[in-house]
Amino acid sequence: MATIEDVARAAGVSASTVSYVLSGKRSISAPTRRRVEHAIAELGYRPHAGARALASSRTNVIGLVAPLRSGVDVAVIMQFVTGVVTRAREFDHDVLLLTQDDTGGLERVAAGSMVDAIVVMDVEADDPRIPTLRALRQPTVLIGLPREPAGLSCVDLDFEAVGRLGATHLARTGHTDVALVGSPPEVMARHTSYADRVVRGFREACAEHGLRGEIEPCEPTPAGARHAVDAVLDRAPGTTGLLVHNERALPHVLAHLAERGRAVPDDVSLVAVCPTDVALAQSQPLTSIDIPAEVIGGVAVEMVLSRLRGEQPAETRLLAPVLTERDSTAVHEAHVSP
DNA sequence: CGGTTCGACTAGGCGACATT
DNA sequence: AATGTCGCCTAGTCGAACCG
Repeated sequence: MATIEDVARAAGVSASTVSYVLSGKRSISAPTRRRVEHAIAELGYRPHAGARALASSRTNVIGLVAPLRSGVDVAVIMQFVTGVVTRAREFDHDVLLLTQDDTGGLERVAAGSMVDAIVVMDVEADDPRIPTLRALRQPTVLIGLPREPAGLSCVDLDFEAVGRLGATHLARTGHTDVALVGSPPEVMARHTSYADRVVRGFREACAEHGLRGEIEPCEPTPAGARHAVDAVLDRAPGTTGLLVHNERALPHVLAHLAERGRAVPDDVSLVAVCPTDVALAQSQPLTSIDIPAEVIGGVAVEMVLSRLRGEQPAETRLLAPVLTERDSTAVHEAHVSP
């Protein structure tokens, strides 16, 4: 294996010059740079990551804690992961993936200086990992919003605004009886931050617009969707507007509405909260509030690296939701007077 | 061990001013 | 007017300290 000394010797310069060619941190004359680059190519030189970490106290690795467990949608998780990895590569960093179930993994990786910074996904309102994260010497960014975010950097879609936007859109289009078909019961019970916030925003907007607003958790299965839709329609048969925040249940909700003879959008308007590609992949293109997972993952990396450079104090960034109208919503005209 | 970083050194360019 | 030289600045490079 060629070392930086071998490259320096071949190029007729010192090791530090090779280092500066590689990092670009100081200017190097064009002829010298060419000789060094030629030697690097000739020898097939790759810097030794361990030695580099030793000298610079930087690993150029970001730790990512991802929730690969029941009740979460792996496809959506992967969109976040893609956003994180892609953006990290743009900043010349690699990503070390940790799963949520790997208790102690966070401390092991952080205390062992295996990573420069950490991104944590799927944060709960009172996440038990938060004291640990606060104590780490590496900067941390949470994807999600804990109840007490002071001192921590957080980024997320503004899910409270999502709940509000969904209900408000239905109110504005004439619906008075609406329902939120939400996350799976276990996600709700865990007080996963985003699920709570959607519910809160939805309730607020219903109160503000005088809507009757049912809230029903939903298992992401055909039976779960059937059960949730039935529960809503049993309690509130006049429901004409649905906000569905559960993308695996989406196709089953649509199917069961059809089974019950409720046409979308003529009888029931449906607003989905999901990534755009999911909204477009259903039996009809759905009006949706996008979950820009890749964007959020990318923003998390930017935030954590800027904190690493000491540029940014801890901050919370909530991305404003955007609703796109498609074929699953219509103006409700039940109360039009003759 | 194999890197990175910082301070120091050198060469060369440039303007101001003095000398021929 | 042409030439010399002084001081200062910058770009490019190196050596040594340092990392656990």
